[in-house]
Parts: sequence; C-alpha cells; structure tokens
Amino acid sequence: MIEDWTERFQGTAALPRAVRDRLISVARIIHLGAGAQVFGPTNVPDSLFFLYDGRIRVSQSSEAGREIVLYRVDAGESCVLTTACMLAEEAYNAEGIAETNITAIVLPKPAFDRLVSEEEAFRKFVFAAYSRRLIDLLRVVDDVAFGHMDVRLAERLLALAGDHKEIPTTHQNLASELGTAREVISRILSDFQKRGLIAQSRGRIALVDKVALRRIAEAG
Amino acid sequence: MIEDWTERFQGTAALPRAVRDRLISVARIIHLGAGAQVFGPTNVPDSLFFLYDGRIRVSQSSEAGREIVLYRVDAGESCVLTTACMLAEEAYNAEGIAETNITAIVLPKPAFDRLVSEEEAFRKFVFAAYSRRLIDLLRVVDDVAFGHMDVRLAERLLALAGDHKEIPTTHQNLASELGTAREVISRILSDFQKRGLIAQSRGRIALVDKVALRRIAEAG
DNA sequence: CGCCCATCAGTGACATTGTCACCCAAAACG
DNA sequence: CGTTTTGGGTGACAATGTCACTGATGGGCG
Repeated sequence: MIEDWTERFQGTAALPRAVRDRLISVARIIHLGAGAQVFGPTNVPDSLFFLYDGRIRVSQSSEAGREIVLYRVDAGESCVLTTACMLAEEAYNAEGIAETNITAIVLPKPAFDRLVSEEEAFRKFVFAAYSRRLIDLLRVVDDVAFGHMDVRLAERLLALAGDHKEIPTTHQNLASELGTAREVISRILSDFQKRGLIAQSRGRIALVDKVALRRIAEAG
Repeated sequence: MIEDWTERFQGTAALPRAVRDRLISVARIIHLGAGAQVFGPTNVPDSLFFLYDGRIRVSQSSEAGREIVLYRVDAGESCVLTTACMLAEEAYNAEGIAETNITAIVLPKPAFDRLVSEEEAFRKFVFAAYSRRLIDLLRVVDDVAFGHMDVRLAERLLALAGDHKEIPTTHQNLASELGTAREVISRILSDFQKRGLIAQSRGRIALVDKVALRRIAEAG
C-alpha cells in the first residue's frame, strides 16, 4: 500500500528507494476523515507531515471570522507550515483541514533531523517544499493586495471546476477561498450570470462559458 | 572585522565557532551601497546571502506599479527568498533593496549544501530562517486581507519611528510600505493630523501623540 | 403530504478603499 | 531668479466591505 511512495513523491524531488525505505521504517501512518483539522493554532503537532493520499486545505482566519485559503497540499507534498510553527514559536492563526479522507506519513522530529542530515535527496525535498510554499504565499499576497475580485473569482471557479462543468459550493465558501465577504461574491456571480458566463442554483454553480471566464481570469 | 559573526547570528540559532570558521573559510564578502538591488526578478543569484551588516527591504510590486513591503532582513539574518527562488524555479516578482550600506556573506550553493549536511547548527539556523519568513508572510496576508488601513498605517508609523519622534518619509513611501495608493495615505494622515496625532511637513511626519497612535494600532 | 427550520442567497444603504484627473506648493537646480 | 522636479491636496467616481434585513430552498419529520 505504501510501495509507490517514490513515485508519489516525485513531484518536487524524487526520493530514491534507499531513502524511502528509511523513511518508512521510522514513520507512522495516520488516517483522518474529510473535515478533520490536521493542524491549527490550538493543535500544534510535534511531528512532520507528508501527505500520502488526499488533500489538505490550509487557510487563515481573522478575528472577525473571515477566512482566506492560502494553498492546498496535495498527495506527494509535505506540509511545512507545521515545521515552521515548531521552529519559530510564534503565534499564528493558520489551520489545515482535510478536504478529503487523507493518509499521511508522520515523522517524529528526531527522525526528521536524522534524515535531513544524512539523506541528500530528502534534504532537497524538504527545501523544495519550503520554497514552494514561500512562492505560494507570495502569490497570495500579490492577489490580495493588487488583484481584482472578479478576476480572482473567475480564476478560482475555473480551478475548482477542473475538468467538470459544475461546482458544488456556496457563495460563503467562495468568499472564504478569496478572503472576502459573501455579499461581494454574490454581486459578482450575479453579474457573471447576467453576462451568461455561469448558471446558478442553490449550492451549485455551472460554468457555462469557460472561455469567457478564462479571458477574465487572464487579468482582463 | 568578521570576528563577531557568532554573536551576530545568535538571533535565531547560534552558530558555534567551528561552524563559523568553516563558513568564513568558504564564503565571500560583498559590500553594496544603500539603494542597490540585492536580488530581483531579473537578478536571481546562484548563492546564498547572510546579512552581516545593514538592512534589506524585501518588497513585491504589481504590474500596475504599486508596491508592498513583505519584510525586512536585519543584520544576522539570512535572506531565504533567494534560496526559494533558486529551488522552485517559478516566476516571482519580489525584490530586495539595500536600505543601508550592507555587508553580506555570500555562500556558493555547493558550500551551502555541504554545510547544511554536515553542521547541525547551520541546518537549524537555515530552517529557522525559512520558518521566520513563512510566519512573516502569514502576517502580511492577514494584514492585507483583513486589516484596516488606519490601523496598519498607525502601526507602520510607530515601527518606522522607533525611538525617534520624526520620520523622514513621503506619503508615496508609506503607500509602498502598505501596498496602497498615495491618496489613501494622504487622506488618513490628514485625518490623523486633524485629530492632533501627528504633524506634517513636506517629506517629514512627526508623531505628536504616540500613545493615541498605539491605541489605534492595537486594533481600535 | 404538508409544515418547520436551518441554510443559502438577494438587496439597499452606507463606509472604506482604490482610481483618475487634475491642481498647487515646496524644494532643487540651473 | 525662473524652471523643473517632486510632494501633496482635492473631487468625482468605481470597487469592495459592512450591516441589517428579507426572501427562497430544500431536508427532515409529524
């Protein structure tokens, strides 16, 4: 069940068989159901997470209760924010929620230290993971500080839809993705609808004209 | 001149003498004048930076020409964004500007790899640096997405003033700090002035009532 | 089935922030 | 000096955020 670890983790920096074997020998496997909190301000893990299967949504919430999605951790990636929080013992208010049922590999800190020091490939993998998240956050800052809401919403709709045509989501959900208020999403969506780009019903959005949406998402 | 390296770099994780010696033996020292670009989209270094003296301002700019300050690198800290960019070969538009004359220690990548693998203390230092920046960026996201401009401006004025009473800066500069437009800063500053919190003259802001400013900065 | 209730979405009024097109004043510089 | 550059003020409007509502929908249950 864990045999294809190497393939899974090739996304950023492939881990050779030897490293894989070592990792598995010291790691623990955990399963969490969709909706579970993987980590959060009140739930700081003392171990490192490597996501084997599923998807984690990492978001940050304000005191006033608004929320914004920072990035998603996909299968084969590592969740470095937990590491960051362990090391820099500062307050933060990001949390990771399992979007699907997940399977993760948990590496106790001592084992992590050993692997990092002894395995070049593992080290590269970890640094790449950190770097990726830094870049992700730069993107979020850019979007929030300089982006326009209709553009960001169009982007997000296309991303959430993937190959499908319909998205099962609420306006409030989309607002939480983008860090804005529901009313703002409602306004823009009703505008999109008037222009024939989407169709809406309760808890469901259908992308009618993906081409036009993509034109909007590409900054225009 | 470089003897007190250890003390300098104790902020995050002290580097013992042995590590210091190794580092110095493989590193190069560079000097840059205030205002020089340390790194940027068109200027991706292939080495790691450790700031020995001075201060670097890391900011991101939008296509439209607006700008926001992400964080500052102080003496004794490392500038991991360059590392991140080297590893994750993605487009980004952050740049680092020397705010003062700076002295930096430049470590070629192979030497960096060797040190990371062989020196526990150095590894801790690097991970702590990454973590610190991730946390910094979380804070920026929080501010931009959920913060109010008057609060953010009051914070920044106090931070920029430090112990002093006056800040030599322009409205445009403050706008670039916070990622907004000059007009917005002008409006809020003239409001602060009406309320007797500050006094202004061309290129200069005096904090008249720091206590009241701090009340505003503390989210009220 | 038909009613109840929680959730989801729509609306109008208003505050804050961003954008644009200007103007004016102060310093910089010959 | 006068001219140029730079910093700052202003009014109108657009976009976004906030508030206090109302109406609509669908699931659960008697």
